[in-house]
Parts: sequence; structure tokens; C-alpha cells
Amino acid sequence: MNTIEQQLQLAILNLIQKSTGNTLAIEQIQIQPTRKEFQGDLTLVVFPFTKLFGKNPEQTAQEMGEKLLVDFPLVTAFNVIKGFLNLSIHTDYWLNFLHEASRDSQFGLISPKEDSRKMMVEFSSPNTNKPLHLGHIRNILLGDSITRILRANGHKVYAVNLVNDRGIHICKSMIAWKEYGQGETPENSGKKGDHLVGDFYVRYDMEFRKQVSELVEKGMDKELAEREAPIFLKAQEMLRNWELGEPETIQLWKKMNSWVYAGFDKTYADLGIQFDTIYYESETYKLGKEFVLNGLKEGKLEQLEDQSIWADLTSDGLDKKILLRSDGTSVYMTQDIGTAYQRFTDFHIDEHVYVVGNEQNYHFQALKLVLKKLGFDFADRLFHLSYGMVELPDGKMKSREGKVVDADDLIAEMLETAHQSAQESEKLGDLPEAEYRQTIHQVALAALKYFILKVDPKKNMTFSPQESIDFNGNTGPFIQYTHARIQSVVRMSGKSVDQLVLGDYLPNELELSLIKMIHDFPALVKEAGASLSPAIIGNYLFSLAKEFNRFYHEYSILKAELETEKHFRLLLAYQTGKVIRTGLALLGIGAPDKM
RNA sequence: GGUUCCAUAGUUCAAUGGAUAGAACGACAGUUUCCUAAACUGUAAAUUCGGGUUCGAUUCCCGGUGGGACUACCA
Repeated sequence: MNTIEQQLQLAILNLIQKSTGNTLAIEQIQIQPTRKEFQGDLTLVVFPFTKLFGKNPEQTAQEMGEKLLVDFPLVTAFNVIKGFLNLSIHTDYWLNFLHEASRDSQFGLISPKEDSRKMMVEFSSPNTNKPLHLGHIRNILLGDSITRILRANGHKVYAVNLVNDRGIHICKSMIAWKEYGQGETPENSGKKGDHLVGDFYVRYDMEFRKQVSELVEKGMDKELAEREAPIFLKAQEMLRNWELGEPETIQLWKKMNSWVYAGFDKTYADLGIQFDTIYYESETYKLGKEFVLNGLKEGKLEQLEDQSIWADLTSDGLDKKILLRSDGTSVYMTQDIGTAYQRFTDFHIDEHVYVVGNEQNYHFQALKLVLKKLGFDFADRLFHLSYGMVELPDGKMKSREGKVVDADDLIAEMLETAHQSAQESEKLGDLPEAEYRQTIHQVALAALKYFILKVDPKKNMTFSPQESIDFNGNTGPFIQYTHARIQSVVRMSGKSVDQLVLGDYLPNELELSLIKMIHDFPALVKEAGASLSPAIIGNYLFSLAKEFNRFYHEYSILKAELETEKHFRLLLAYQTGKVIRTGLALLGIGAPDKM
């Protein structure tokens, strides 16, 4: 069924055509919720039509209001304020809606069909030389939430991870371990694998700098020293050995990467993240080369004297971009050409979303152009979800200066805060241990996830550790708390939804406002899907929870005077709780029944 | 230098070109014999500056100022 907004738009379209003979597009009819200070439910902005009617805004609105009152039975009254036509919608519409929504377990969600769009979302994409940090967390949470939101929109979605498991940076931690590790392993040191390897990456940098300054003291030029430092030469040698498949190197590489994977798996599990497929760069880094060579043959690319191959993107306002090095090896871009092709053909996907920070805007712009140049029609179906950087209150994160927020530390701090908060409130005292821990975990992660996801992905954000552990106000736990309160009331009522009957009841203002907000939910899920923005869901849930708390405070549900009133309020509370739970799930946040 | 993104209360965030720019935190003042006070109510507080387009601009365009990113035979 169409929503009341869509029905109204159509009716207004017809009205305008009848009165003026003009046919407008449906998007030109702007319907918005009536502001609280005015009488009415929905408001039509009539300014755009004044010319068609040849009247001033008030007259136009008056005329349209009168006609709607006759033509459209659900409109029961109207008033005009300046160019705004405020329409009152029949209460039955809202009550029927509430009743139907409460019976719909999939309310707001679209089920996948045979011909659903197939999409792939790539996110996380870590390097295997250091543990995950706050920057990765924004990426991972966005990717995971987007995946959930797209699925809620009825699409078939593959969540994929591309692990950057090879290259000089990986060799750096390998050589440091080999030289200074003395056989240290996660088992014998008790360190989480990714942290252990990360420590050796740091160790490499330490040694490297020491060696460089020693060389400089001996009178060597700094740039030369950076190229001649013994440990750097050893790392390079290791990379060559790796590419040659030298068994000892490969074995070390496999061993250390497996430590890292075990560490990552723990972090992903803590965050509640799952991938459908994991790609490894060591298996894909050679892809794309043949497309580039073909492109060269067909005259779409250029080759320099040193044999390197380039795409000329200057006609599109970009520079020239290298696709194959002079030694014939692939670069990042080459690889991306190959993997994109592979994914579109292997999985028959219709669209591909890359969750990658905005510092790579240029890269993706170039990638699309190069793909187009090479004649791949899927170039237009790549979407770069470009998100802003995460900054700390005292400036940007700098891994070289150790100014990073470690993902595991962050999660541990959240858990501790949630635990303390639960101890203070004393509400979870009667929960069994396992359930208690699960709840603490859900609350802790809600705080973290909501804090990050509520911000528009496109924008840079400031991560304040202090504010992130606050569970009051515009936070994940606040929304969860509202849900838990609702479940408490529903439990105490002793009634199930299908036992609730909607009689003759006239909702008060707060109740009506809640119904309307619930009514908006399906449209917001669509909007969040179309714009790839979990923030839309987050902001909505907060205002919904806020509105419910206002209602909850003002009116008693279980002690309502009349039975019809009680039934109505229970149904409203039940449905609000359901929307909160569904909405939180789209953000990857759980909704405990008690907290 | 070139390309590009951003600028909203003290702070962190909202606002498909629409009515008096919303919240949260912080500050100040209140609300528990009442379904979970992780809640609710109230007060003070903001669109970087200058032009333009429009019935109407935080939003679109031009310029200034301030900040970020990119501009590697790194990924």
C-alpha cells in the first residue's frame, strides 16, 4: 500500500492538472510533517504552484485545501498559514496503520526477491603488520552497517574483506622478528597475535631510525642513509625472496600472518562483524596486468621508453596514472582493475561499494576512468563510499608518533565502563552471569558503534574518548534503555500483541506524534540505503526514543484509566520497541530486554 | 602551484531550497511515595565574512578568510 504521503502527492497532482491543466512530476509536490506549533498532520508547500494558479500563496493554498477536502476523504480539515497548507488526516488512518504495522514482523524491511539487486561491499581491508585502530573501526562499522541496511532494502549483499597481506611493510615486521624476536610467539608471550606482530613493526622502525642516524653521523647523506640502512636492505631482500617463493621466507610469512589473523578474528568477533568472503592481496596482486597489456595493444594506454605503462586522464581533469611499473610489476590500480573484473564476473554483481577513506577519492575517480577507458561497462556501477577521517580532540591520529587509539583497548575500556555503570544502577543484579556479560557487551558496543555511526559518513569526525563512554543523552545506551523500559512494561502487562484490540480511541498529541514517527521508519530505511548513510537511522532512532520517553513520563501505560486506552498504549509501546530493535540491528547494535 | 572536501551554541553533532536553525554534553534551576532517574522539565547560548540567484538560502553560485585531503614506479 502507498503511504499517505504518496497518496496525497497523487491527489494533488490530479488536482493541479484539473485546475490548471499543468502536469507536474511527483517530486515537485513537497509534503512535510506539520510543525508542532501548528494544527494539522501533513503540510503541503504551495509556493511552487502560485504561478500556475495565478493567485497569491494564501489564495492558492485555500483553493487547494477546499478541493482536497472534497476529493480526498482522509483529509478532515485544513488551515492555511502563509504559503503552507496544513492538512489534518483522519485519526483512523493512523490507528489502522499502527494496527497493521504491529502485526508485521518485518515492518520497515524489504524481503529479497529472485531478481533482487546483487551488491558487494568491501570494507575493513587491513594490513597484516599492525593491530586495528580507531580509523579501521569507523571503516568496519560503516561497512557492516551499510551491508545490513542494503539487505534491509531487499538487496542481495556480499560483505567482503581484502587483506593486504604482502609487500615491503609486511617484510619489515618479519625481518624485525627474525633479528630480534628470539622465538617469541603469541603462545609463549601471551600477546594477542596482531599486537605481537605490530610490536615488531614498531621495533623495525626503531632500529631503522637508529641505523640511519648512525650513518648520518658517519657523514652519509640522509636520503642515501635511508636507502642504505642495513635493516632496510634486509627487508627488501626478504621481499625479493618472498616473490621468488623462497620456502623459509614463505614459512615465516605464513606463520606471522596466521598470528595476525587470529588476532583480527578476535577483534571482529568482539565487534560482531562477519564477512562472506575474504580476499588476500597475495592472491590478487598480479591480476589486472593482462587487461593493461591488452589496453596498450588496443592503443588505449601509453608506454614510456622505460617500459612503464600509463593511462592519460588529463582530458578528464586528472593527471597521468601509472598502471604497470617499468619492471613490469603491478601497482594498486592494476590490482583493482583485476579484482573489480573478477568480482563482477564471478559473482554477477550489479553494484560494488568500496568503503574507503576520503584520502583515496582521487584513486577511485581514476579507477573508474581507467576502467571506462578499457571498455568495462561496470565502471559506472562502482561506488566509493568515501568517509571522513577520525580525529582526536587534540588533533589527528598519527601512527608514527604512537598517537593512535587501539581497537582492542577501546573495546576493553567500553566494557569496563559498561560494567561499572551496571554496578551503579544495580538493575542487573539478578541476571545470570552469562546473560549479564552479554548485556554488558551489548551496551558497551552500542556506545562505541552509535558514537561513530551517528555522524554523517562523509564528514570528518572528532572522537572524544571521554564523550564516547558517556551513556546518557544522544548515545546508543540511551536508545537501548528506552527499548529495555518498553520490554519491561510489555512483560508486566502479561499480554501478547495479538491479544491487544484497538477500540474507539482518540490518541493524544504525544501518542499521535509517536505513530507518525513510526510511520516514517520504512521511508528512512530506504533513504539510508539510497544514500549509504547509517547516520540517518541513528538520528531517527534517537528522536524516536526521546519522544517515547516523553510520552512514557507523561502518561501511564499499565495504569491507564480505560481498557481501550491501555490496549492502545501497549500496542504503541510494543511497536516503538520493535522499531527500535529493528533500527538498532541495522547499525549492528543489540537491544537487550533488561539493562 | 593544481584538484578537491569542509566551516552551525563553549564542545560534539542535526536540519530533500521552506514556517521561529533542532539535539546532546557542559553550565544553571527543577522533577522519584508513580510502568526501569542510563529518564523527564525549564533557562542562557550558534549559521566564518562579503556579494549574487530566489517568493524564500545553513543549504545553490561567485569571491575572501581559516582548516583537511589528494596531487608516489606506496597502498
